[in-house]
Amino acid sequence: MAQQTDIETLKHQFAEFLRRKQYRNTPERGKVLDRIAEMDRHFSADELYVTMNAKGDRISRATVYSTLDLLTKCTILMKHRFQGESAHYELSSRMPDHDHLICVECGRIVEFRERGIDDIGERVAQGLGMTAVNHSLQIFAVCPDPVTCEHNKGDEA
Amino acid sequence: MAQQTDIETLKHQFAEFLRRKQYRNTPERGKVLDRIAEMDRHFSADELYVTMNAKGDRISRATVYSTLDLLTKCTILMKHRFQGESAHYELSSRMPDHDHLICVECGRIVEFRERGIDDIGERVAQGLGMTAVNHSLQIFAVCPDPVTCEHNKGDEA
DNA sequence: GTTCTTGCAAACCCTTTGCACGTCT
DNA sequence: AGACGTGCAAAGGGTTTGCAAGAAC
Repeated sequence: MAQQTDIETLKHQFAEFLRRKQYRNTPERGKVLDRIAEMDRHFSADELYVTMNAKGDRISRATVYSTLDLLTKCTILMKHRFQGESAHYELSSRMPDHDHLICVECGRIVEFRERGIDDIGERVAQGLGMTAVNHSLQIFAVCPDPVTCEHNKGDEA
Repeated sequence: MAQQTDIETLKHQFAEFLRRKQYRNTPERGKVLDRIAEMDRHFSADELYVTMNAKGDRISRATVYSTLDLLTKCTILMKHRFQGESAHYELSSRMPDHDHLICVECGRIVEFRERGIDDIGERVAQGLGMTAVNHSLQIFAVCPDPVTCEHNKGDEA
């Protein structure tokens, strides 16, 4: 729906990657991508595993982890590591080039989009003779007043 | 040596934080900060634990973890979560506002400094009625030619 | 004296791995 | 047929926790 890239394009991209790398195109791998496309938000490997089994897919954690890894390698997925949490994934095409602001008080995560960050990445990479693939920017911030931050953990600096 | 902020200033800042928060100023907490100041590089909690015990400090992992947490809360330390690795820490004052470029082929991490990233953070935070504390930007990049990347894991997309 | 901190070991969570069975090519 | 992928459960590594003893206030 709010999808920039439709599922067919993604499936084709994934199939092409698998073929090129001589990985096998199994129904499990296809199903994982289908379910991810239905989610349209951040998710952890375990959330996906639970969701899939709840929807009737019979799939193991091992396969979920391994497929997420493949999808990340071919840049269909973006993998995030927020502080203290397990790895979270999302479709790169869902909201291209967005980043995250994290409240250090309550842990709330706000997505935002800001031009120019990718340009910085490309400039830096080129300076090292490399090519930028993508980036992850996390801005840590606080509410001006603890009261404003309703989920305050009582740990503010 | 290449220190922007000397150890006495940091110790004072930490003591002040502890007092204000009504945490106790213990010799273990002071020692952790001392040893970190001596390292002047990224380190993991376990590396610090091993280093300290090797140098004759008797300290437990639990105390190391808990002190790192306090030092991160008062922004003396910056905590990084690189892909697939355990948390790494470094003094915020060691190299202010620097970021990291990570080779997705070999995992090599290059530190760089680029003006303007903090400004972006402040602008975004202010737009949300918040105050930026710091940020973490990771740029993922590849070598143009696999051969260039000597530590290539053989997994390139 | 009370409350917080430490140290130790066990528990915990997320992720990876070994192996037997199944399946893609 | 052969190599690779899957599922299961167990192992693994990093981090947190419960509890008794000790230290800061």
